[in-house]
Amino acid sequence: MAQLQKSIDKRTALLKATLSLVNNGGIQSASMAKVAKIANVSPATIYLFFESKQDLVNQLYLDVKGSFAQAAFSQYESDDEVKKSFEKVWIAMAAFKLENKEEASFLSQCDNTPMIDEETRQEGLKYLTSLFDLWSKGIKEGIIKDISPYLLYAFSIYPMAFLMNLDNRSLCPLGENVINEAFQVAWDSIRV
Amino acid sequence: MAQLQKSIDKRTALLKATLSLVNNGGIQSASMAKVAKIANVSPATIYLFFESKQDLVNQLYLDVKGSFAQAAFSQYESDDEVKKSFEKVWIAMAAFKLENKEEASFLSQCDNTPMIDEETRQEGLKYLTSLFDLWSKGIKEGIIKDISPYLLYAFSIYPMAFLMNLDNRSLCPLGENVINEAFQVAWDSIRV
Amino acid sequence: MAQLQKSIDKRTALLKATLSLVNNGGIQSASMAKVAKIANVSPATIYLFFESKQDLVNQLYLDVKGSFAQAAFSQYESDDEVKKSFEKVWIAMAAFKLENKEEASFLSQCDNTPMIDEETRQEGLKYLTSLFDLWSKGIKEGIIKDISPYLLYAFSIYPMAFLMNLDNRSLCPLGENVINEAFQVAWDSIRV
Amino acid sequence: MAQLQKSIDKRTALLKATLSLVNNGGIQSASMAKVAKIANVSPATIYLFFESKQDLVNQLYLDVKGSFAQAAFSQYESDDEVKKSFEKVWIAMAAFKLENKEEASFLSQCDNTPMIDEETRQEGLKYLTSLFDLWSKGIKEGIIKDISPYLLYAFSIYPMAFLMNLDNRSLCPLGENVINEAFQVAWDSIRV
DNA sequence: CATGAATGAGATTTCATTCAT
DNA sequence: AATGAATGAAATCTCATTCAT
Repeated sequence: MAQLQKSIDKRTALLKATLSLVNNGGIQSASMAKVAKIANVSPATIYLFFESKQDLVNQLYLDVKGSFAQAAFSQYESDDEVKKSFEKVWIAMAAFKLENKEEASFLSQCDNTPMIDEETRQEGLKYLTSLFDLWSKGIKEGIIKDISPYLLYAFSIYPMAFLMNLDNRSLCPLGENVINEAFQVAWDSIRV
Repeated sequence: MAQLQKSIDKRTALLKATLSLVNNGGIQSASMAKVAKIANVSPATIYLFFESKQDLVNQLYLDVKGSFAQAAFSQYESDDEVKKSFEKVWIAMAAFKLENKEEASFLSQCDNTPMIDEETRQEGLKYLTSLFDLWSKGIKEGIIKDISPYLLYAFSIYPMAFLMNLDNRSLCPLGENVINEAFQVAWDSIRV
Repeated sequence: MAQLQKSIDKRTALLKATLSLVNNGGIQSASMAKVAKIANVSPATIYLFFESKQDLVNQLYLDVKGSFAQAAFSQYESDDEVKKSFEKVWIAMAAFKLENKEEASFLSQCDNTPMIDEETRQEGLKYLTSLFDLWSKGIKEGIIKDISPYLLYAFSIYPMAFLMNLDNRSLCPLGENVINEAFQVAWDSIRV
Repeated sequence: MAQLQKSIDKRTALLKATLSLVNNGGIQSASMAKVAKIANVSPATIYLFFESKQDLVNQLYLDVKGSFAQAAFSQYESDDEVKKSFEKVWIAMAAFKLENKEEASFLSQCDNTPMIDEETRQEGLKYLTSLFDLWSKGIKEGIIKDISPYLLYAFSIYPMAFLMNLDNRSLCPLGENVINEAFQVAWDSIRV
């Protein structure tokens, strides 16, 4: 048990170290040696948990995407009406991103990079099933535009990455009011 | 004269080689040796045109961003009404991205990566001045939401990167009708 | 334990390889690749022991200077009278240089080159403290000229480098009698 | 004529550029490109005057050594008595080194380096013929120790390099009194 | 005579990964 | 299970030299 816990801790430390390094200088600056040093293990130890650097990054992606999804849908109740549900999810996503800037920044960086395997990326998409279902329902009810969910995603969710980026670069700090404005824009874009 | 042309050609070939390599495997896989080989020059020759790898990538970014901006605003006429103008620009941007997939994909990849110098990134922003002016005008006329231009950008322009990505991965091919739908969504998001 | 010994052996082999290469063609001809090959390790292995080529050369300098100093002062006894002491040290120095030609030649080469960090050079000077003390004593006793120790060094010790050089180039082989003559000259230069 | 002069000027500029670069960072930092830039010519032009980098350095050595010798013996009159002559030469040498620090420093650096061809080094020795003759005469007169001129050189002339070095590194600034002290030491070392 | 452009070879250094212990 | 040592391969960049003009 204690042994298992130590193992988990090490894995976590390695993921965390990778996250921080990738955020600060891109994947190229996250060398296995640096990751190992920050996580306080030997480079060789990494390979007990991950098959390769690619695997390490992939697993990190899934890990972070999982946390993100969990946060996003934690308040979600299927009884709520569509707009309310969407708002809950959207706001929860924004909150997660503001509270976990490293994770958020990492996910943004993954979006358009060959950093992550296509396969793993697909895997990550599954976390959004609930959202897609919600949109389906909204479309049936005539509340949401009857267009590809990818479009809905592109215009209502994806922009958050850009906002986070601005916030990080201090170009447009995200206070509560900006968040609310942004939600309004998101909703206007997809509602009928 | 012929000499100058040869120089320009070589520079262009180098930029093109870099573009293609970065697109296919990220900045890390675009080694100077590979770039040189594809451009049919010696590695040393690269340094006649670019100070360093970082400089090469920065210049490529500005180059591509410049082409993009030029295409975006080529039809732009300040006499048009705001919505018409915005539509022209938006459609021109989409067209550019569809016709120059490599360039588009590269710009997306640059968005959230430490690949590009902050300074160079700022430089790249200048190309969008006209768009920001247009929004200003729209806000004054009460046609466009009175919010930060960054938000307007995030929800009406930035999503294109995601769409391009989908198209590239064959997840949502962009035909004319999808483009039109997407424009409608973009406009709904920022209009009052 | 065996591991530690192997480490030490490798470091030594690297230093030795560097010594030999620098002697034969100057610092520029002692490439890391050549050093590695001669020491029978991979180039990457060098960096387990030395931070950089500069560090490698600096450490070699200190190493050799240390050996030299140890040899020089091994017979030194503070009870001896000044001239006797000086003679012991001088002769020991000459003997070291004759028995360790590579080391001697390397030290000469370091003398007036930007090869070695100023800081490291200062560090190397410390090895001569005993000699400076001896001169101090001699000056107080009125036996040695009351001038800067740097001058004393320049005229009584530094010339050995030139002699070594001659010997190496077979221009003036150093037999015992020449050594004795030379010592006489050295002593005449600094004695009152 | 004007053409010839321009040629000579270029050669001089190249030598000067090399001198300065070698002094500041050793031979390795004097790249042909840098030399060319400082001398305001194209890299290719260097090869109109010098066969190779080695040749450039060799010629510089002979050039500087020549200037040094000329200065050293400019006051020399064969009628003077030996000590007077030696003093004149020694002081003239010191003066040259103080007034032409770059040249002096360069010569020091050449002393124990494989920087200069053995052949060229031999060539440089010829400049000292007069001095060797003077010593011959002194030995015959019983004024100077009857030992190899190499030894005489090592202890009375060679130390100047060390002094210059100290001066450059501000460890022992050479004023007139230090120079006079030093001459006394030099003379004591070789006189009977 | 003079050059700017071009380069192959090679410099230093880093990296992902392995393996004996 | 865990590691520190070791490395081959490759990365970025520099250099002495050449050659068409």
